[in-house]
Amino acid sequence: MATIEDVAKLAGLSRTTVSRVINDQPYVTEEKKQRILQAMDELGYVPNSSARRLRSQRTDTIAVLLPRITNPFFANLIESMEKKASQWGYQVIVCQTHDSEKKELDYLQLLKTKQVDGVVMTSLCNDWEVIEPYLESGPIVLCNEYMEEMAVPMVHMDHRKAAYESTIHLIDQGCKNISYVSGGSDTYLAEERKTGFLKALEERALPFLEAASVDWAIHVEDGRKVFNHIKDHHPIIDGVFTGSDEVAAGVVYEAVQAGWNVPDDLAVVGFDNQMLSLLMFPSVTTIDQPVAKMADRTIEVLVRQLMNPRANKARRYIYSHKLLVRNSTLKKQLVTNL
Amino acid sequence: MATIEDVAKLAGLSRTTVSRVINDQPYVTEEKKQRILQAMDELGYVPNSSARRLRSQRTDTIAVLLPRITNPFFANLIESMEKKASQWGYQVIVCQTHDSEKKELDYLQLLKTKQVDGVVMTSLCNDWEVIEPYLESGPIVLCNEYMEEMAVPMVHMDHRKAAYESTIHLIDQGCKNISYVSGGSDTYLAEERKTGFLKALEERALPFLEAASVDWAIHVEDGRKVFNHIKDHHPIIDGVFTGSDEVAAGVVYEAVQAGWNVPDDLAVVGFDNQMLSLLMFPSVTTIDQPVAKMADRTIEVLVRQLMNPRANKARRYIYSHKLLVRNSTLKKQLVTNL
DNA sequence: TTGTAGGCGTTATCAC
DNA sequence: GTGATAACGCCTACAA
Repeated sequence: MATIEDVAKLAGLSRTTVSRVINDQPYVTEEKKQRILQAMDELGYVPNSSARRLRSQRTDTIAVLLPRITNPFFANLIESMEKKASQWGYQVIVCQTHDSEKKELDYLQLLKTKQVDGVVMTSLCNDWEVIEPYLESGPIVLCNEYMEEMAVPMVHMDHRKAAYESTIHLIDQGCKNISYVSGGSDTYLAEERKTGFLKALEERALPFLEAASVDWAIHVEDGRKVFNHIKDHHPIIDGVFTGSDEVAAGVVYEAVQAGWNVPDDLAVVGFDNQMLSLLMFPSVTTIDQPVAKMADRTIEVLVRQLMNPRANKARRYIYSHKLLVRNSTLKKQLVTNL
Repeated sequence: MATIEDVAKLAGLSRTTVSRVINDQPYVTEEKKQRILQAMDELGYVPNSSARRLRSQRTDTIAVLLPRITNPFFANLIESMEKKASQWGYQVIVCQTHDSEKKELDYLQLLKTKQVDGVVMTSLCNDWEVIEPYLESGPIVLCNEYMEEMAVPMVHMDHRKAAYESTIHLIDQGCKNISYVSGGSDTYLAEERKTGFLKALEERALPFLEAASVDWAIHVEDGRKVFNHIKDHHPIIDGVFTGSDEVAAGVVYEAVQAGWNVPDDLAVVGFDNQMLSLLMFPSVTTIDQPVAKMADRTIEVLVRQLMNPRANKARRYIYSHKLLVRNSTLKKQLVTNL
């Protein structure tokens, strides 16, 4: 492997001059520059990135923590973040926590060990007190996940409002017995959604049917189980709120299989506007998040903080959702599949 | 940021001894070891990974190149690879090429610049002649994508056979005019599929309807366009072969919307057995790939080569698929939605 | 405009 | 068992 020294020798110049050429710095005669470029070419020289990192104390790399990349919401987030980051000259590394507190901390270690310059967290497993100390090692930006009053930038939607709206929509469609189906994480975000859901019930003077609710549903499979649970134990349920299009799809699928009429027997709302929700039959009402915008903003905020470490650390960027009404909730009306 | 030197000073010992403790090497008295561990703890010391990398010439990192992470097939692949790699103490970095030759080469640069120890390629944009030289910088393993006779390990399915089988299945169901819908990449893999498709037609003495075929379909949206194309210009088509569940889903969706009967008017097969294909109505016949097995094997082969650079470089690992027959192809028969 | 030299934090080698 | 010391490859004052 050729080093800068080899190039310098071959070109008959010093390491310094070669380094200047590598880094596009001024004060190099065009002629010598050419000589060096040729030497680099001849030797197939490429700068060793570990050495550069060690020397410059920068990695030009950002870690993005997320639960699992197979969740299309996070896949889309990464997709956009990576695009944006590369525009700024940053690499993105994908870190799947699989909802494990330990893994989350392991990945935050990347910040300490200087393998990355900054971190984006899209979910939170550990308590904030545990995470906060890592801020000493580099900036962290929250995207999607959020909390009250923290000294880090946060980019997110108002999940309370989103949940409120879709619940109101269910009620408007005539649902009286709504089951609340969630994934069981006890994050602030989950809490927000539940708050919004409960607020809607309260406003319309409907009871919260805790027994008929579920807090362990994450995947399509779980959604199917949820439906069977409802059918067998709580057939009174006529509406389902879920925090995930996958789960909603599972519920709808199984309900249809069982001969239930969706939405007339059971109306279902999802979350995230994944392709799936549109393609299901019937198509599933859901909440559209401005994923690309949030991703872009997140990277922008992080990069800005990387460039200017004493930037305002506490700003919040709140994006608005869109309730997409589809056939899984349009009761007793003649509609075309959107 | 504390360095090894700081720890050494605080413990009243030398860097060497500290280094020994860090790396679990013998020849350190238990007592001094404890002193050092305490010092590390006190200073919040963590080894600087750039320095280690520079010194050891290893990164313990593997790059996985793929077209786009939003494609569930690749997301699943990454999911498994990461799990396996971490068991071996390797990190995985996800590199999206977006089918760009330039990006693919940019990422292969990681190998040259020593940012990663090895590379997995799951798709191929550039010609092999362009990629081959990078082998000098470190091992490359192909997963999913493959070619004839190359000096790198390859882990993949027999796509020719898979395509052959699903085409035969279409024909067995009574299809006489089958449209071949692909994504237009001219990789060996795509060629293999087409070969299998053509072989089936030939065996059953059916013509290849080139005019009614399409080579630009990748996403759900494309699938919808494909259907409309067929409806408007080639209504004679009664079967569609696609190399992607997304495209198949788009075709099925649009066909149902247009009032066609799937499968009786139009039978459709997909590829990859994504959740989508099961949940669609009607559910979509598809090819199941042993994703996790291929991913595991790929990482194993790569790691083995990393540990023993002169291992057999040319081995092939071929996995078998499974044709999952579902309702999108079961013509004129009474079946339940699987 | 170019070169010299020191150090980023670690580990391997070799003495003691 | 332990500790100097010399790299790993690069960048950057500072000198020339």
